[in-house]
Amino acid sequence: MSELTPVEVTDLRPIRDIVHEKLRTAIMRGELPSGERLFDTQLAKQLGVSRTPVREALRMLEQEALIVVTPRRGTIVYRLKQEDAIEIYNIRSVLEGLALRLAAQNITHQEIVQLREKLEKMRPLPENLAGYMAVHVEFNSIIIGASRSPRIEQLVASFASQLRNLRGISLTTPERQLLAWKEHCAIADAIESRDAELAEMLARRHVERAKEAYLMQRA
Amino acid sequence: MSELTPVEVTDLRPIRDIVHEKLRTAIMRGELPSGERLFDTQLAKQLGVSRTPVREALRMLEQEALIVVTPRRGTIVYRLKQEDAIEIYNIRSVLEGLALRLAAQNITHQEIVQLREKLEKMRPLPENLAGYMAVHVEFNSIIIGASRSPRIEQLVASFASQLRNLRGISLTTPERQLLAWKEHCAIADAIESRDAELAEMLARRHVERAKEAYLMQRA
DNA sequence: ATGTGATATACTGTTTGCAGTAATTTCCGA
DNA sequence: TCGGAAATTACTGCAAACAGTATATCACAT
Repeated sequence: MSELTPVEVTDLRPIRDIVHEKLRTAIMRGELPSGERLFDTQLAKQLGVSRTPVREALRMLEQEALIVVTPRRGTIVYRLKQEDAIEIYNIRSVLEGLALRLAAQNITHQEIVQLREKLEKMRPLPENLAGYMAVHVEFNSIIIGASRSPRIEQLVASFASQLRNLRGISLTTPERQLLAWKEHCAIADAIESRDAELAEMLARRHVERAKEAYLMQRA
Repeated sequence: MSELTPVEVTDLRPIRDIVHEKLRTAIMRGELPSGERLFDTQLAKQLGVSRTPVREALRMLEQEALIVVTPRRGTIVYRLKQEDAIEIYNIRSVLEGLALRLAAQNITHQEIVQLREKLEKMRPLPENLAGYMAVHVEFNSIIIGASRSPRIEQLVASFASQLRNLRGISLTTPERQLLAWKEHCAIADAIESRDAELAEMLARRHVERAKEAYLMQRA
């Protein structure tokens, strides 16, 4: 009787959540480009639902700063400016630093093994950008998850995704990509040796480099 | 359920925003205690509006993690656990560190003068907790504002407010209060001398101390 | 008394409709 | 042809009604 876990009442998710997710990914993929005006009535028609769940989804997106709502005027997809990108990189830098400091303390041996596997997978993909990015995402989520801090996880995911639809993501040159890989190796080493301070420092520097690479491209 | 006064339709802000703010402050003040169930129909009646704006407000609060919504089940005010508090302190630590690093770079001379004024105001309030806290909030908002980073500002405000309704906020003992004051002086000095690294370090240590003081109280 | 099933109630999720305001178009005069 | 006022359109904000499901109540059997 003691160890019965509650059932997952996923049932059918409310329409508002489905709409929220749909719009969210559409925005991040750039299918709804920056500056695009959104009409709840139009979205409702397109999605085949009524306006209410659409409006509730818009409230969520508004809270995530993915859209900007001007009362009685309308709603547009937020247009990320360079200063926004800098801000986000700054925040990611310290948050991922924190995440890695905690991860170095909390990561399990098994997770370290997984980490090494991902690293090996990434090594032979010097040119295959898409493949590299996919593994990279897995690598990151293992580490961030090892921080055992859902709030950090959520924040990092949120901010990282906001940059996703930014044109010109860092890993353009092979040199940069190799450098990034080496940085990841160093981070894995630091975590494995439980050096929290070093892991934090490396993570911060890593994001800082990504920021600079981004700024280079549009200088 | 406590006393929620009906909304005044100012015509300027949408009702949903008024409701959002009302609920938000009610939660933070503890008037809507942790674990309290919220019924949109009931809230709508109390506030004298329809369910629609209430529900939109709930979606915003949900996104802020102030409430927890279980679809088809109901809504409760999120009950902050100790691990949540630790998480929030950790995040505040690095975010305020970042804020102060930026502030040291961007603060104006005039803002430094204001900072000094606030510090002087805080000095003669060794026992007047309420007064001290009020000035303290102003002091902080000047510094955080000087980071010139709206996202950081919003995040810090959000996380700080989540801790507000936590029982036993740090400054209980006079010694702790004096220590905090000295820490603030050191921070102001660091900012004034434009030492970004030092300011960041001090800010992080400051929040770290607050965390430890909080943990002490419930040990 | 206790557990089980049926009924009733209450709340959430969604749709629909109505009011008000901003935007757009149309039409008129210069 | 252009500017501006009036009319029209279209969208947002809010309310209320409707549908379905979870919860509570109660009757009844054991």
